Amino acid sequence: MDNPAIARILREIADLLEVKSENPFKIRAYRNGADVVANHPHGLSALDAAGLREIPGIGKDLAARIREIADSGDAEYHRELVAELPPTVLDLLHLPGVGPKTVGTLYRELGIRSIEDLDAAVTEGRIRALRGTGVKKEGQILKALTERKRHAGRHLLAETHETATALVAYLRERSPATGIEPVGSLRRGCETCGDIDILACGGDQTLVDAFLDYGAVERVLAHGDTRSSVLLGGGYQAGLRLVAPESRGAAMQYFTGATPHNIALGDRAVGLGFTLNEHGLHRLEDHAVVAGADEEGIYETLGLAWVPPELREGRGEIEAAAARSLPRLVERQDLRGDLHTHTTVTDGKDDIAAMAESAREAGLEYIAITDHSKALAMANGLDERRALAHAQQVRSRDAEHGVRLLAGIECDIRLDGALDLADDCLAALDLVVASVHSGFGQDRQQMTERLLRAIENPFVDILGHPTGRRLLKREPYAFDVEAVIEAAARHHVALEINCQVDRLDLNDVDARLARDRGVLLVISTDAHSRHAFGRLRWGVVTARRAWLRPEDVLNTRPFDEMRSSLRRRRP
DNA sequence: GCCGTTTTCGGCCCGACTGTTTTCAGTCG
Repeated sequence: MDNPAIARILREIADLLEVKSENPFKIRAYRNGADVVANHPHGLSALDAAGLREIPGIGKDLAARIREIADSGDAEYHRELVAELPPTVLDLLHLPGVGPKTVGTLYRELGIRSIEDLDAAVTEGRIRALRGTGVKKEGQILKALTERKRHAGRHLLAETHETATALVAYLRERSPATGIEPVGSLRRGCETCGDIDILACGGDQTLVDAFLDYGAVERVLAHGDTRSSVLLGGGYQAGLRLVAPESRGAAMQYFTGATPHNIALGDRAVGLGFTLNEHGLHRLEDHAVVAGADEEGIYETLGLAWVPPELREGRGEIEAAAARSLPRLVERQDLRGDLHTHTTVTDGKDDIAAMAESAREAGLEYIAITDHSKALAMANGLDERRALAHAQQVRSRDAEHGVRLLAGIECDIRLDGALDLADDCLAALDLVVASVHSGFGQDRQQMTERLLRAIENPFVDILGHPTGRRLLKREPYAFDVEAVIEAAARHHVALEINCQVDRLDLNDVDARLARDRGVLLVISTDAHSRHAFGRLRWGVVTARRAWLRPEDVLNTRPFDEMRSSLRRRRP
């Protein structure tokens, strides 16, 4: 058993205990234990109970459970809980507005064990009859169920990548001579992905057999000579397609481009006397193959520069490729810093030193420590006094770990758009990220005015996760995106592309619009632990999909240049 | 359930909002 698998069971124990309304601190202990296990750098199944107990957050009981899971694949305690409460009820927890108490009530009172049960109960009007729920709650649940159906079968980019990478590594090991590449939405870096599409160039039936034989396969959906697809654990659908080597580029192109891109490319081919399909680019008059072995050849023959996969959405990239004016897209290596991170002083898992050290290892030159402000009480948010004391701590460690530090804050934007900390406190800090963490239900006008007021505050440097969305979970709050972008441009406030894998907020479309209107973007991790710097890559992918160049992104700049552009608004 | 101890028990992450109440329970961040 690897760490993530052990962590999953611990987390499920925590969720089940929560539905049972057990001691909240016990629940937290399991949840924390799961985090510790998931983030531990070494495989924990190699440790004995005594070794496990030396890890902070793991005590006598958790050490025993981890040992048991590592040895047998499960824990008796977990099995007992599952016998009491079907684990499918935990799916209900993911619905916004439905928490552990509601799940417990739904199960006990109405015997609801799954999303499907809940759907039926809502339709039959049985929910509103429950004590403590009424018409509004019913409407909320109905909306959540509808949203969920819309998201069915989709997965976060980062998680899809992880699943696909494991599968591709397995296939490459089985068939080292075959070119095996993921294509489709994953290659384009879409924020969520449906299927995992994999091309195998030069592979044969033994590779297909290996694919069908892959450990995570739950069901074979189709099995043909050149194309097979399976359902993987976790609800992923994966397809493998065998391609002749001479068609590799054509297939890569065909199965990567979004439909509008492929249509535009096909039209262009016809206009130039060719036809384009997954096998190659052919001359119309005699069907001779003119390109197909590599993507560059296809684009070049069509008079186009090679188009980076992230841009193949049919959003003007063909025209730009024809005019040789595709942007030099930002890359991970261009990033010199991270302007949104947390520490143990609020709800982070690691202290200033550990964060700085990890940032250096990730190749960063600077980071801003931006812990929460007091409105986020649950995160132990900082009031003015603590914020200033923390800033002093941060500054005292500046450059100590080979990384420059900025003493910042992630300051809550209150319901009326006022900032959570006094101006003189904000003025004493190096960097202010302003974010919404409450009152998501405000109407469009209220929320727009709220954000505009925050942007007008002269101490605000960056608007954090500007739309508040959680991918596959929560829609963005209602507000006038264009008005906020215009205001950000006017007041020189940068907009964040938050790298949390379920945020990627701003998204590609809005970030591109912002750049076009003269707004600077920032790619930040919003790290709550030292392990989070790796997810910068997902922010970079989003930025690339937004056509951003290095100069459009604030944190590609050297430290001094970045700093001087921050402070220009201050009175 | 973990931790720390002044060691075997008490503290641990709180406050606002929403919807359902009509004095509060549940959810969220």
